[in-house]
Order: sequence, then structure tokens, then C-alpha cells
Amino acid sequence: MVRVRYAPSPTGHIHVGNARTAIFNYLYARHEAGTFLMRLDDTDLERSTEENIDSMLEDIRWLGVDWDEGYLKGGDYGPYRETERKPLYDTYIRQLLDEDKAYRCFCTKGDVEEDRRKADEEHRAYRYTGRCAHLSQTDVAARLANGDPYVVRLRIPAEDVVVHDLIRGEVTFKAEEFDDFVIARQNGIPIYNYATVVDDALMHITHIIRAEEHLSNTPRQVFIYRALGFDVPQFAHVSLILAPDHSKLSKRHGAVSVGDYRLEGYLPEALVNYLVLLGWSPKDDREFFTVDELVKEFTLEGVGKSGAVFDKRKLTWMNHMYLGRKPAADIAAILRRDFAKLYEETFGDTPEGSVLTAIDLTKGNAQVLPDLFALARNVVCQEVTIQDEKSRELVTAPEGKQVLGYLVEHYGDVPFGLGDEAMSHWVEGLRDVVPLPPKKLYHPIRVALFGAKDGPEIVKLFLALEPSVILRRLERALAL
RNA sequence: GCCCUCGUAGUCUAAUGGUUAGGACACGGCCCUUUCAAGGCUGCGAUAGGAGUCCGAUUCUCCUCGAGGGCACCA
Repeated sequence: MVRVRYAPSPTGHIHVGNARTAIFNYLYARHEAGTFLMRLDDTDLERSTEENIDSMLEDIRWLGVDWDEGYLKGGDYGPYRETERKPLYDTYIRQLLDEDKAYRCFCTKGDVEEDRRKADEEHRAYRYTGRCAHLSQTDVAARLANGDPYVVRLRIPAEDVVVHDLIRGEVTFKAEEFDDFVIARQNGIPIYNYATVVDDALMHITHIIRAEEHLSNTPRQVFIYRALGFDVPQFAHVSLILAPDHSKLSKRHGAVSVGDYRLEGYLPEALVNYLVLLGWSPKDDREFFTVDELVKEFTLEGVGKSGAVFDKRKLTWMNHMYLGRKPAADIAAILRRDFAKLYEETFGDTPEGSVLTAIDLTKGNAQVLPDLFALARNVVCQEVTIQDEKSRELVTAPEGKQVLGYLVEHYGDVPFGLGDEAMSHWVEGLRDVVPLPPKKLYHPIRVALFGAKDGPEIVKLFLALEPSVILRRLERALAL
């Protein structure tokens, strides 16, 4: 039975890299009909505020990633917040100490700094000297009685570690690269590598799918698994997501968190689809996937090894495609929820039906959700705002005057209320009565009705807008 | 400095010890069309470099270079 986990440090909105890791874990669990659990790595008390936890959860839910067990859901292996698991960590520290697989180190921070400096001077890598590795029982007892502070270090055996990585194959680390590292601080709080291992082992995690930055720490974790007598799980280290300059993707590059993209008006299905394709590829050439399809297709064999640059343009293209296919009612709901202020400003108390029509007319031209407001407002508002100078020139040009003049004069001929076909026919027929090339003929009409030369089809505009509104817009454009 | 990982076009990627190295974004052209978008066709553009094994390497091996990550009483 496959059990995987996502263990974020809830420090706010989720970085897209972490989001992808969560998605991979989720997809893998679903594909294997296993269990996906979520655990909070909240030992960074400063940043793991309730507010930050909420932001994280909001993002993960927005993405559509749900978990079976863990934080807020419960399960047989809780608690699922590291801050609540201290007794467990203590138990195993005691076990390691009792079995002499770990030892108390009374070296002060000053001692360690001194050693480190010396190593630097002699141009060798710093390793803990082992000063406290073989203190006698009585020494230890005496110093304990004296109240001397200590950290706990793991004894590292002189054996190489081979990490079997499902993505990278066998990765070998030599024993001499490691020293007896600290697993519990002076204040008794365990360090990350140790806590994660205890948690993953106790929660029976079978596959650890995480970012590549953890690969170098994996041998340390393996030492801990072995010392504790736990089975070592399977590892799969996924490459990092890079910024266009190939550095680590961070805030200075603009939007980096799931929350950022939501705010900018990307759809979760587009973000998920895009993110999955960053590092994973299917067996065929398909690019668009529903979550169900991803669950069906996703395998770790399809995950690549190299780092991937986050290309916002492709994401935007993908979002554009998703937007064009999404039902107007669904889009409207998101607009009202996530862009309430803009929605109010643009649509006010416009009837729902008109809003939906406007969205339907314009969604194919929007890249991100907020684009819709600028596009749709000219369908819904009384007055049209001409978008650009070029468009304006089209209505003020002689041909523009000619076309609009004709329409105003023959306004009574417009077949309102007679259906699509009649309207379509009439629009086509304009070519016979106004002898202009198609572009010259239709562009001014679109500018007059919609405010821009590019946008919805003329036929659709005539069908969607109120006849009185159409007349007024034509007249106003003519008067420019 | 030491260790680890990675290296196919500007970007995401596919594939193979042997075809014209395939698809997508971006960019250019054409078609369709009342415009844009979408769709169809098409162009530009890649196996980092060097050795070696082999009849033949982008694929396997080694070196170099480049990029990224890790080496904490951070996570």
C-alpha cells in the first residue's frame, strides 16, 4: 500500500515549486490507489502562524489537492503537527542514547566555532572532532549532574550510503563525508532531518517524493532510519523549478506563489496542468489534461531529471485556452469571489444574464481573468470606451463615417429578434449595400459597438446588445 | 573548498547504438475568416565541448566546461 505525504512548512502562500511537489505526491497516491497525507512542518514557530497556515491551506485547496489523512483530517498516526510530536521525538532520542547509537555532546558553540575556524585555516572540510564521542559514563553523569547543556549527536558508522532514487537511480555517498551530526539541540528540540525521519517512519510513508534540494541530506536521513531500525522508504527527488535566469525562482522574479497566480487571474486547472508538465511528460504528445486523466497517466518514470525554467508565457497561453472553454457561469462565479471590487465596478447591478452574455462574448480573447473586465464592460455598459487610437481612427475615417451613416439611416432594417440566421444573413448582406472591402466595412462597426477593432463577431454583438443601445452607440461613434 | 545532481532549439519536453532528432510555447509566413482569438498548414531553431568504445554515439565510458543543490544547535 502506497503512502505518500506532503509536509509543508506553513510559512504563507505555497511556492509553485512546493505546489508541484504536492501535486506529484497527490497524483502518485491517486494513481497507485494509495494514501496521501498532509503533515505540518511547523517547528519554525516564528513563521508558522495561524494566518500562514490558513494561506497555505487556501492555496492547496484552490489547487484542488485534497488529502486523505493528516492535519485537520486525523488518522491513525497523529498528531500531524510536528510541534505536537515532541514526546515522540524524545522517546526515540532516548532509545538512541540507551543503545549508544547517539551520544551527548557537551561542546559549547564556542568550541565548535573554534574547530571550524581551524579546519578553515588548514583548508580541510570541517567535521566534528569527536571530542565527546567517547566520554565515560561517570563523566557524562557528572556533567549532567552539574547541569551542563548538551546536544545529541548521532554516531555515524563507517559505511557508504547508497540512496536508491526512483528518478535518479543509485546515488552513492562516501562515509567519510559525514560527521556525527546533531539530531537534538541544547533546548531539546530536534533538528529537521531527525524529526522528518521519525515522522515518516512512524506514519509508514512508503515513497518520499520531494524536491532535489533534499537529495544531499538523504544519506543523513538514511543513517537515522538505520540507527532507529526503521525501513528506509523509496525516494524520488524532483528537480527544482528555475527562474528565466536559471537561478532559484524567488520573489524578486515576480509572482512565485500559488496565491500570486490566483490574484493575477489564473485558473487552478491551468496552473495545475502547466505545473505538471514542468518536469513530467506523458507517453504521447498530449498537453491538456483533466485531473482524472493525470491520475490515470502519472508515473514517476515520466518525471525528468533536469531543472525546469518557469515560463509564464506558456502558462498564460494555457490559461487563455482554459478560459475559452470554461462556461461563462463558472467564470462569473470566480470573478465575483476573487475580484469582487472590480466586478462591482464593472458590472454593478447588471442582470446576471447580461453579464454571462458579455463573458461568453469575450472570454476567448482574455489571457487572465481581469482582462475580462476591460473586455466585457463595453458589452455591458451604456457608453463604449474606445480602447486605442487606431480603433478611433477607424470610425473617424471617411469609410467609417460611410458605414456608420448607412447603418443609422437604415437602422430599421436590422432584423432584431428574428434569430441567429437572419442576423447573420443581414450582416453578410451589408457587403452588397456598402461597397467597401470587408475590413473597412466591419471594423468601424465593431469599434462603434465594442470599442475595439478586435473582439467578438459582429453578428454576436448585434444579437447580444439591446437594440436601443446599438443605435445610440452607432450614433455616438458617428458623431466623433 | 568538499560532496551530489543535471546538461536535446530562447523555454517546456519526446525519442533512438543506425531514417529528414518528434511535439508544445514564443517568433515569422500562408490558409480559413467580417477582426482578434481559436483551428489547419508552414518556416526559423537543438543533442554544451573534447576524447574513447563501436562499422556507426545524441544515446555507453572518461575528461572539460556550464548550471543548480547540499555541506548548521534552518526547514
